[in-house]
Order: sequence, then C-alpha cells, then structure tokens
Amino acid sequence: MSKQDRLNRILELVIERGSVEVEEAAHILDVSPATIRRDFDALSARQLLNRTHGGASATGGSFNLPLTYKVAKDDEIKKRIAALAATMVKRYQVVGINGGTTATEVARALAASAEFSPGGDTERPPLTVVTNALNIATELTVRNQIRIVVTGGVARAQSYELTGPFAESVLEEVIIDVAFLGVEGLHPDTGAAAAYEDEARVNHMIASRAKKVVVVADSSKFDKRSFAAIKPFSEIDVIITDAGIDPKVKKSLEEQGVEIVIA
Amino acid sequence: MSKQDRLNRILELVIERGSVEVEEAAHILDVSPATIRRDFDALSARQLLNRTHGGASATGGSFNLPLTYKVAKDDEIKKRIAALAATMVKRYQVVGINGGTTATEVARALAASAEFSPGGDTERPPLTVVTNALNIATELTVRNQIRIVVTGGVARAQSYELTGPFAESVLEEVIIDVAFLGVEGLHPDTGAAAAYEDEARVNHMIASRAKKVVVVADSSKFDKRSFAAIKPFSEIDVIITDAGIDPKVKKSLEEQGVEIVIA
DNA sequence: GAAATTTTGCTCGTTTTTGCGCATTTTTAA
DNA sequence: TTAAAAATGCGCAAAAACGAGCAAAATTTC
Repeated sequence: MSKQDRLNRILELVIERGSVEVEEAAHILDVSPATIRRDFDALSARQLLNRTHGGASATGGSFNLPLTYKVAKDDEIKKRIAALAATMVKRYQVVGINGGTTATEVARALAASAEFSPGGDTERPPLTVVTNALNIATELTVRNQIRIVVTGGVARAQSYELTGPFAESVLEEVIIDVAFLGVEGLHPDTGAAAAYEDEARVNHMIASRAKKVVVVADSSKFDKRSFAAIKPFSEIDVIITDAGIDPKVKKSLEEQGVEIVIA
Repeated sequence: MSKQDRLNRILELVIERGSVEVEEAAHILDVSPATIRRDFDALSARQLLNRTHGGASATGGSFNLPLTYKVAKDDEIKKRIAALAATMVKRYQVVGINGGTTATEVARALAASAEFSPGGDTERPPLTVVTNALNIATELTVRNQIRIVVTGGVARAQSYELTGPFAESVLEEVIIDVAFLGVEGLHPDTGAAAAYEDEARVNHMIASRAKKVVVVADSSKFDKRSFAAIKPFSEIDVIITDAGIDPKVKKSLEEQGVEIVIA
C-alpha cells in the first residue's frame, strides 16, 4: 500500500466514523503510530481533517459531502474508466471536466497522475483543469499542483454543478484541449444527454470549446434516454466505457465515427 | 474516545436533555467528575453551554440546534462574530461573502438561520449568497434554502478563493445588498487589506457591488498591516469584532464614520 | 546495480490529559 | 442564622500522547 493510498484510507475512515484515534488507525492500516501521526499532520496541514490529542476528526468542510461519499464507496468500473481517461492527457494541456460521479473519478485520476514534482518547484503547473463542478474544484484545489479554473454560475444542489449565464460567459473565454464529460444517458436520438437543461447547456459549451471530446460512461448508460441533449454522436470523438457494452451498439457507434475504448 | 469527541458528546447531551449533572455525565462518559468539570468549564468559556452548580444547561443561543456542529479549537470568537453578522441579513436579500475562516463562519451562521423559515415553502429561496470561496459554496450548496452564485476564476489553494479576471467579470454583473468581508489586517494606512493582490482585487469588487459593506474581524486583526489594500475605512460601513479591540482604535474608527459592533 | 532520496519505526525527553486528595465555597435544611 | 452535605477549585502525580532526532528499510534516480 502506497503512502498516497494510506492517506486516502485515513480520510475515508475519518469521514465514515467522524473521528479516528492514532492507535486505532495504526492498527487498521498496519503501520506504526508515528507514521499515523505524521499522516494526520500532513492531512491536517491541508485542512482535510482536524487534529486532536490522540486522534483526528472530520472537518466540517467539503469532504463529508454526499457525492464524495458515494463515489468513495462505489465503483471499480468507474475508477478503471477514469484511470484510462487520465492517460489521454499530456503535460501542459488544458482539460475540461463537468460534474457527476464518473467525471469526478477522472479528476481524481488526473490528480494522482500529476503528482508533485520534487522540491520547491515553482514553475507552472503541469495541468490546467477547467470545471463547472464544485466538488471537483474543491478536491483538486487542496490536493495538488493543478491549476483549477472554475466557471461561475448558480450551484445546483444535487450535482454540485454550476450552471447559468455566468458559467457560459466564462466558458466563452477559454480554449480546452480535451473535454471529459460524464453523462446521464447515451441514446441514438439525443446523443449524449443530461438530466437538466441548464446542465446540458453548460456541458455542451464545455464540449464546444474543446478540440477533443471524450465521454466517460459505464455501459449502463447506453440506450438510456435523458431529457436534455448535450451533443450528438457526430461531435463526440471518444467514448470510454466498460466491457458490458452491447456489441451492436458499439459497432453502430463506430460506424458513426466514434472511437469506443473499453477500460 | 478523544477529548474532542467527549466535548462533542457533552454538547449533544446538554442539547438533547436541556441540562446534565456532573455525576451523570461522568458516569455516561466513563471519566471522573473532575474531568467533566473541566470540560464544562471549557465549553462554558466558549459559551456553548451554561455552567450551573452540579451540572450544566443549554444556552438559549442559536448555536445549539445543528448537532453536527463540531467544536473546533479556537474559533469561538469567530462564531460569535458570525452569529451577529447573520442577524444583519433580511429575507430575500443578496449577500456577498469572500473567503477566509471568519467569513466561512458567517456563511455557516447564515445557513443555520435560513433553516428555520416557514415550512413547505417552494418559492424562491429566502437568501442569495454570492461568493468567490469554494469551500463556502460547497458547504452551502447542500442547503436548498439558499441560492448560491459562485464567481468564476482561478482557485487559490491556501484560501479556496477564486480570483482573476473571470471572477471580476462575473461580479460586474451582480448587485449585492450586504457584503461580509473577512480580512487579513486592518490598519490606518491601508484600511482593510488582504495577503495577496488578486484576492484583494476580488474582495474590493465584492465590496464595490454592495450597498452595505461589513468587515468581520476578531480584534487581533487591528493594527496589522497587510500587503494588498481592499477598501479604505471611509468605504466600510460596519466592523464586527470582539471586546479585545483597543478603545483608542475603536474611537478613532468611529470618528471616521465606521460603526463598530462588539459581538 | 549503486547512490541518493524518501519513508518508516524506534527511542527519549517534553507536554497534555486525567484522576485523586483536600481545603474552600455554595447549597440545603433545620 | 447556623450546621451539614454537596460541589468546587487547586495542586500533584501517573499515564498517555507528542515531537524531534536517528538509523534502518524502501523507493527512486542515475
């Protein structure tokens, strides 16, 4: 287990239980209390938890949010899709990401791959992420050296996405290399679609500003009709999904010029 | 069980039952009465409960309802300041909030007070909050009584604030009733000031868009010179602080037309 | 494969927390 | 008002947790 993994496990523990003691964590993670103390201090310095005598407790802050919670528990499939997505990004590129659970995993995978350059390296960050998702912005801001550009907008409670005219006007002023979009459904009639029209509109805008459009969606999303269209398949370059995709659907999409990648 | 946990449990007990006796609490939490007394004293010093002979009782204040509120280390003063700030906002107003710990407490206090609007009211939210702070936006988004407008911009890791041209252009398009600004320092030379020029600029903009400008700052911030000026005292309407403020400074500011409120 | 760097576990002196004894203060009851 | 009972505050000592330094182990780099 790597140090990074251990730090994440500690965070999960703290979030699940509200607080964890040093000895407890040392036992669970099978390292010495000294190491746990150092880990606690490191996470506390990043404000990801509060240090207490004998242990650590959750911050009132952003990490006990429902969405984050859900993703942490869930899917191996989404993580595989996300890991593959992250490999499609090169240094110094500008990446656009929308909200939703799969897209959040992509953001995490990017964060993990963009790990620290050793020492006090003050050069420009190796990656710029443009996002309209609050949870992604908050997570990436704390965790490392990625430059985060957040669109403005009105926050939508269910998905943490920022939408509305403010979001759109900011997006009009940026240029994106690769856009990773999580979607609600993929259907021949609508192409990629979202649940709400304002989200769809912002997602559409992110895609329009990008040279390359990548949709990340596990196979359950196929043939699912959703309310608001984002982009037709003709404007999607790549779909990353899992092996559960119906071969007929796959073939049909490939004939329309979409590259299907199985994670 | 850590000390911090114990303090939280005590608070919950007091809130649930209205009052708790020392012996009772000692038995429930399995520590000596001496420890319980020390705990009661500590919580009482932070005004989270009232000390009585033989026990402790709940304060009438607004702090006790959200049980999830954790007792942090030193921020009791900030919470008092924030609670007072929250009372200055009326229904349907638009509130601007910048980043920083004190401002975050104001946001929390607003969220708590917005909880108790009459029942199944599905109309527009009773409050609109405009903020450039990611942590505030994320936290408040879960509460659907508040409409959150986030400025765009580049995220700054230390403070979670969004800054830069995107933030400024969004702010140019909104009108704010009351702005609550947390600051780095308050000094006769600079007025209210921040640590970084880009933050100062956005804060300045928030203040400029507001009819009423309220600075929230504990007394340690006075006579502290910071790098980047936000607004001179002449453009600040109210400063909310604690009793530790130097009377001379207070008088001088009042002569300049700033209303000083002690929380 | 060797050197350099990072991470980890251990030891030890220091700080924090806790429980107890006892003098003092506050409450209760006559 | 006075006396007994209960609660309190303070000092002290034991226990737990902590931080710093150091060497072994693991990882990375060349």
